[in-house]
Amino acid sequence: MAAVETRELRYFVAVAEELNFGRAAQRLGMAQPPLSRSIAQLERRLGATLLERTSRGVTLTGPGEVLLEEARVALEAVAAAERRTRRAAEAADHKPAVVLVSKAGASTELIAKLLDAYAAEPDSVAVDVQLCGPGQQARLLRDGHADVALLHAPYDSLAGLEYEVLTTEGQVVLLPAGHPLTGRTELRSEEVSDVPGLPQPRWPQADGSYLEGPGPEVRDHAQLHGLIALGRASVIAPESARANLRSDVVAIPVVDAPQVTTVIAWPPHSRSKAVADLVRTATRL
Amino acid sequence: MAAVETRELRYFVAVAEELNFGRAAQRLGMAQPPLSRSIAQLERRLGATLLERTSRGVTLTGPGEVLLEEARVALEAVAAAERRTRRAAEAADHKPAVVLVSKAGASTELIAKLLDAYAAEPDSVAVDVQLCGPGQQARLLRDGHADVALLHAPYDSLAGLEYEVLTTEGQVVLLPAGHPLTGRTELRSEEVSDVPGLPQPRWPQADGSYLEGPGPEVRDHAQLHGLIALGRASVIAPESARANLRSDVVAIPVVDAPQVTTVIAWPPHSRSKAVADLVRTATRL
DNA sequence: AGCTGCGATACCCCCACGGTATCGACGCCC
DNA sequence: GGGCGTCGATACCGTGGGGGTATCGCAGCT
Repeated sequence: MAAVETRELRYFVAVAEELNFGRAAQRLGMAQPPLSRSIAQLERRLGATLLERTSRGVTLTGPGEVLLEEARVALEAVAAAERRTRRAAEAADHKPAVVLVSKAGASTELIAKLLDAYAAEPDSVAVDVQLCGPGQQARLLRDGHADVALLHAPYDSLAGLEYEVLTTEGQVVLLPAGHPLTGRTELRSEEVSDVPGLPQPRWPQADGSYLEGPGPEVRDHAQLHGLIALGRASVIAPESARANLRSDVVAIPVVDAPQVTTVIAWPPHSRSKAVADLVRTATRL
Repeated sequence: MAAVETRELRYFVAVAEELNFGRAAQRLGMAQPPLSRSIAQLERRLGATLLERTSRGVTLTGPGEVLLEEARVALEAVAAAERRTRRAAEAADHKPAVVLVSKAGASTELIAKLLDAYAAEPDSVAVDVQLCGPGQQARLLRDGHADVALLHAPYDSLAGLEYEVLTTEGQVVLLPAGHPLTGRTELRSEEVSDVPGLPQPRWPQADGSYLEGPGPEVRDHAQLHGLIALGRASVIAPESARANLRSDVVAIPVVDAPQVTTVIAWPPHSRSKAVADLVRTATRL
């Protein structure tokens, strides 16, 4: 009787996000009437009104909001199943490999040490390292693109992941050399957020677009450090960012910024020996 | 391009579990040929051989095992989406309620205190308490039957759940009064597992069936304590089980048994205020 | 009133899903 | 070794439902 299909969930998510049947249909590459019918059928099947229709558009009901949230995670789980199976099939042909993902520019030293140590383990496999924008790692893990990730709490959400803590460190603010604040030995976060002319930069979203905001748009760390050196931006980063600093950028500790915890995380139910070995190696560093 | 449907996943899981197309088709209430075709189509779509067909039956390939694991969690996520939406719809009509699940017979005192304390909170909602067999709580949480659970690590798996630790305690073994070992003030676990004639009982699985084994089959704690008093079984339990003991059953500490940690757990992405309040109340007890 | 944008309804078509019949391959047993 | 049973694959067919187009009903706005 139940039998909710992923197609219906995809349709519902599209409508719930667009709040407009026409645009949702367009996004789905189909006409509007069958979409209306599909949603109506889903509502009948669930015995719940998901959307409030007006002639001006659509709003979500309470159950609708619940389903939007739940459908997203369900669809990610299905996508993960698909991708992991595909990857397992490729691994059967060539060499098996595990995909490790980390925020671009963070913990490069840690990654290098980890890869070296892991490669020395008995029956270690190839490790594909993928670097991505901030906040993307968890999604890549959940949707099956990656097997294991380095995350930074509290910035990255650990919801629904298994993890082991690796390191904890304070934070520093990166400023252009010669800036008035660089004389200080420490700063408080409210002093840093108000610095005129030094906004925090904006990183691209998953789709490559940028949110609106005052800061400059950046794509990589060279660009970011360049902008900081030029006095066009500042950024708060973990202490370990000091390792690879240019001479025209200085780091000042921010004493009241939250501690950053670096963790190695993997999706629950992951039974892969390679991931387990990698995690064990990481915790022993 | 992608578009894996839950129907296909259900079909695959059925075949992978039965390792026989005919029986799987029967279980699914359909004929065998369309099932064969569906699986073949899924394999084409994923670009992976999932099953090795022989004329004697079927075995799983590597990618097939991956998909079996992943498909189960994906299907549970879909089922959870469905159930939580249904429950949200009912909640809209009547009173909203949160479902708390715990192992039958465990932590009754804790539950009572928790319910009292939570009921005294501002805008608390009704709490449905469900008791289930050991090891079932996590599944009920993951598939949307429940919103929050009391679990006992390391017996229950916390994979994919968020949780807060409530208490930690040692374990005792429950023996019939008068048994030779009851003279001891403490025991080691190997002494307990070998006791002749006192096997550990077997609890029903999710489907109500029992695994094969030496111990007696039990359905509830009255039955269990009766069997212990009669000298037909023994069981290792957390210390708190001492609270409600009959006079003909005695508890002896097992010094090397793992510590049992009682946690309150909930599914990730749970946005409900009621669950958050309940968890906060529990951690303050 | 007329126009515009929205979702629902009416109607149609076609494919994909499911059913029946049958085949081909393999193991078993007398 | 030949007959038989088991199991999955193939061939063929019918139908239902998912998707299309055309149109309606309704509400704001000018």
